[in-house]
Amino acid sequence: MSGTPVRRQTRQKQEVRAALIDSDDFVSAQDLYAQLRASGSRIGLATVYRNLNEMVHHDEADTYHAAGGEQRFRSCSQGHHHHLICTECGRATEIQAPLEDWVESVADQHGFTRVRHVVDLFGVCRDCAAD
Amino acid sequence: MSGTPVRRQTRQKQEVRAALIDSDDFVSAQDLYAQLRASGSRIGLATVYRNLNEMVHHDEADTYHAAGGEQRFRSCSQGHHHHLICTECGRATEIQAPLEDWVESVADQHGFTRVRHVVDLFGVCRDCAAD
DNA sequence: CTGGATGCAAACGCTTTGCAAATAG
DNA sequence: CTATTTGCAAAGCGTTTGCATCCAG
Repeated sequence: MSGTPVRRQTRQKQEVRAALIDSDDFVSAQDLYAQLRASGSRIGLATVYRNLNEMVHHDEADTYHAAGGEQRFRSCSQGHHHHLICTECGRATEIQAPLEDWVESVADQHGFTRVRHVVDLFGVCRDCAAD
Repeated sequence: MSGTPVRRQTRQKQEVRAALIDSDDFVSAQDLYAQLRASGSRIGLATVYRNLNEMVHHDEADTYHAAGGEQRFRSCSQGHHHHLICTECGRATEIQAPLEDWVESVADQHGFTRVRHVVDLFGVCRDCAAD
């Protein structure tokens, strides 16, 4: 019985990792795929998905599920921030969320480790509320 | 030019609303549909989706996108709480999030109204961390 | 060499849409 | 009456999977 399978280093794996790190914020797998193909890569869409999910599982990437049923990914090394999103026009404002301490205490309390958080606020912005 | 179309009251609409209120927590449209059919309703799946989305748009229901690409709904009148979810086994623990005040202040600060928040923590629970 | 990784296309699951029939007001 | 709502089936979309081929170690 062998333990975890060996993780091989491939050209595609490096491409996905590099492209994700290059992105300043969350990106969809489809976007990443389009971007890679546009820059000449012959990578396949399934491979992008497989590598992104692998990175998530190994804590090398964050992910969350957005509206439209699509999943977005971000390299873990990127700075952490949150969004205030208008449900009418879709505009997103970056906000500060002083939640790190709270998150840690909740995690502790419940015996959880390696905790990530997804915090998003949805509302109606001033402009759209004018209707 | 007529303004917003009249909202007609139908049997199906009432069924969806009632079923949603009956649910103590978030439910998927599929679950709600299955539940309604099981209890004898002849409602269609598309109708369930249409009514749920209508309720969301009219602030009568909350929604968020879960893993697996499915959307979950909850009647707005239900109590608000959050989850701490294990990414390994999927178990979810209900948690208290004292964020109402912070949410309100951020909303104010950016001129947003009718703000809802989605806060979920993901981590690895004690049992799964044992590996 | 050998088993993990890839690319393609087909399969999947959830959600939305087109359209004729039903119906609330 | 007439415009909205419904039910069904088909289409849409993002994601996953089966499988033969490829290639890192």
